Amino acid sequence: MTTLPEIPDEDLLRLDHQICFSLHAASRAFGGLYRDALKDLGLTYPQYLAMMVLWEHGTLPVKRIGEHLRLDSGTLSPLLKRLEAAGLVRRERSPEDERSVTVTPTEAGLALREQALNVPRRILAATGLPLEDVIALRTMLESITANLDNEV
Amino acid sequence: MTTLPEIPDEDLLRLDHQICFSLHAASRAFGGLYRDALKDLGLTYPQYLAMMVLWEHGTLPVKRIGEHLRLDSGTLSPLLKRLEAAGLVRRERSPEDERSVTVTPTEAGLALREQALNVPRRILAATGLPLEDVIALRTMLESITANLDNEV
DNA sequence: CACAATTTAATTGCGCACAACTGAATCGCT
DNA sequence: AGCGATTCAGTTGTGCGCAATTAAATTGTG
Repeated sequence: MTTLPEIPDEDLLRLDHQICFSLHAASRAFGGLYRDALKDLGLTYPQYLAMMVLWEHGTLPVKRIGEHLRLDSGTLSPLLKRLEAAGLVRRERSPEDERSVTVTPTEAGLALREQALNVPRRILAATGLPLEDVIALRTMLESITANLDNEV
Repeated sequence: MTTLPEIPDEDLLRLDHQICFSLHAASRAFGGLYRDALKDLGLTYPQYLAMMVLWEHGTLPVKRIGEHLRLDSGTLSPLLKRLEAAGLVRRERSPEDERSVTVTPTEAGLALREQALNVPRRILAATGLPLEDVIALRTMLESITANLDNEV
């Protein structure tokens, strides 16, 4: 609130362009870096994020994975099918609630975590920023995301 | 360089997850906000970015637009076709270099800029961050993107 | 208990991002 | 001038993200 109302629309339009584009571009630049780093693991970046959640929490219903990743079943269903086809997870309907599908990492899925351990150091190094800056960035981004989600 | 090599792989994996996911999520959260704000203009967020470039620079070849947006023809060709179909731009092969296609905003495309002027203030307000923080964020993101692009 | 409302995954359709490739025009080198 | 290398836009194929819809199971309410 009170975002300096004296700035002209023209300048704000340009600033908006710069900020939102920079976020868009940074996100895609990271994606490209991950694409390379994850090629050996046979994972895409979103698949890697999903495996991360499963490595941390073990078996989870699709719904919970979606909450962690801020994704709905429209995105997750095909993604998890691909992970299943790759032999990294098992998907099975929950016995106590037949609506729910639980996802569990397989042996191969768990083993993949070992190969993933050396990925982050490469990525963080490539940012060219000191660790504390990167952590500050994360904090700011999380704050923005929380605000934007509540805004709707 | 010198990114505190004493941090264990395990923690780094978790940190990596948090940082890169937060970037991914923030980018998508912005996208969602723009989707709403741009619905009246009939533009998607990437289309809005392309129009921004054209509003600022006037006529440009596809190549130059791609440099500004960090996008290749595989993404831009269909996107610009849609803008053309919407009557917002004209696309014509350059007479002096038949390989190149120049893109020019039409009257309707230029007029759309007026409607876009009030979009950024809404977006920036929704971030819930003071302007100087948002500008600092932009600077950090640009620095990261530049580093990541050079890394490859 | 019956039945409407809600929850959960999955599917469909559209647009974007990117890799790999094609085809045409231009450039550069000899 | 000739011709291989490069540049540029476009196309194809794959995967992601999201809105809208569908189908089935569960919950809540009268």
